[in-house]
Amino acid sequence: MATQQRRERERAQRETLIVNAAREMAEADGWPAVTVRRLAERIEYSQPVLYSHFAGRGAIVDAVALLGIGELAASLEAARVGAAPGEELEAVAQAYLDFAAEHPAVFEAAFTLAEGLPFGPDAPDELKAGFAPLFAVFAPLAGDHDPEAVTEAGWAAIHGLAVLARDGRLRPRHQRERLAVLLEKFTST
Amino acid sequence: MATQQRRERERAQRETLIVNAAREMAEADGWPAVTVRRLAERIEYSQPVLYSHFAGRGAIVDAVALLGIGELAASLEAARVGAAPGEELEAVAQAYLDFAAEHPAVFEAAFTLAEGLPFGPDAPDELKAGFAPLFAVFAPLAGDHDPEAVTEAGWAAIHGLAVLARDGRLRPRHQRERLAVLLEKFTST
DNA sequence: TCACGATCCTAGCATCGCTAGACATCCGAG
DNA sequence: CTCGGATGTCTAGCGATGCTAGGATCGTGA
Repeated sequence: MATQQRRERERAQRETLIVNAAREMAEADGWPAVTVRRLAERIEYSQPVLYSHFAGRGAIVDAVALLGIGELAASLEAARVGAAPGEELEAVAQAYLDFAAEHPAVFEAAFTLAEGLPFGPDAPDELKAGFAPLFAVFAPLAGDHDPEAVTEAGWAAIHGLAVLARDGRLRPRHQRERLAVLLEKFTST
Repeated sequence: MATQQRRERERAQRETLIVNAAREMAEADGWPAVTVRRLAERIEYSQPVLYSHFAGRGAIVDAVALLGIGELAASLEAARVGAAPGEELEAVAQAYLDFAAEHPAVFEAAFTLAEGLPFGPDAPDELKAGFAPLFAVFAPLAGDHDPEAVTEAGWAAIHGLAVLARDGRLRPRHQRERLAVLLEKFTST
C-alpha cells in the first residue's frame, strides 16, 4: 500500500528533524545541554520515539558527526575548485579552519565525540569524500614520499591547528601567521 | 602546633592518592568509568571527602591533566637533551607521539577533557615547561617567520598526528612515514 | 464493525554529580 | 583529667541523566 511509503517518508523526515534539532541545540548551548529529555521536548515527541530511530544518545551524536563531515567535505571541495590556480592548498586549509571555527559543536561531534563511526576501508562515503580534496592538494607535493602519507601528514597539521586554536592553546591573533608557516613548509620544494 | 603540619601533610598525601587513583582508573577503563562513587570506594573514603579536596569531578580531571602535562614536558625535554646533535626535532616529536600512545587517558585529560586550566600569559609552569622544548627545536627553523608562530605550527602538526592516529583516523601502520614527511617538510631549506 | 498491528506515551529503574545534616574524633583550655 | 568546641567524616538524599518496560491509543484491512 501507499500508506507504507508515506510512513517511511514521515519516519525519514522525523529522523532528519531529530538530527537537525540535536545539531542546533549543541551549537547553541554545547553538547552537554543536548539531553535526551530536552531533545524529545524540542521535537515534541516523547523520549522512546528517539530510541526507535537511534540506538541511544551516542548514535544521535554520530549522526550529527556524519552530517557534519559531509558538509566539511563539500566545503573543502568547493574551496578547492573555486581557488585560483596555485592557491588550492591555501583555500582548502582555510576552509578547514573556517569550518572548525564556525561550527564548533559539529566539529566536536565529528572528531572527539563520535564513537560509532567506522574508519579505514569500510568508512562511509562522507569520510572518503572529505579525504579527496585534501589528497588533491597534498599529493602533488609528495615528492619521493607516499602521496597518502603526505596527505595524512598535511591533514594532521591543519587539524592540529584547528583543535589547539579551538581549545585556546595558541595565541589567538596569530592564526594567519601559523597557517602561512605551514603552507610555506609544505610547498617549498 | 606540629599537629597542623602533620594534618596538612596527610591531606597532601591523600590528594595525590586521589589523583593517582583517578589516573589509573582512567587508564584502565576509560574516563567515563571514573565516577565519583567508584573513585571514593577505590581510595576507601566517602564521596564528600573528594569534594573537600576538589571542587568537583572536573577539577580532578584537571589535576590529572596538569600532572600529565608536566610529565609530557619532562619527557620532551629528556628526549631533546638526550638526542644526537641534529636529531633533536625528531626525538622530541617521537617522544610526543609516544606519550600520546602510551598514556591515552592522560593525554585525553590534558587536551580534550580539561576545562579549568588557564592558558596564555597566566598559565601554570607545567604548560610553559611543555612549550619550552618544542620552542627549542622549532625556533631555529623559523627563517623569516616569528619563532613562536613556527613553534605553534610545528606543535600543531605533531599534535594533529597524535590525535588523528589515536582516534583511528589514519592508516595505523604508516605513522613512521607520516612523521618522516613532517620532519622533512619542516627541516628542508 | 471489529480485531489486529503499529505507534506512542506514562512511569519507572539504575546511576550520575553533588550536598545537607548528623555523627565521631581530636585538640587545647581550665 | 575533664570537657566544650572545632575539625573531620559519613549516611542519606536531591535533582538530573540515559534508557526501558508495559499499557493506552490510533489507524488499517477484513
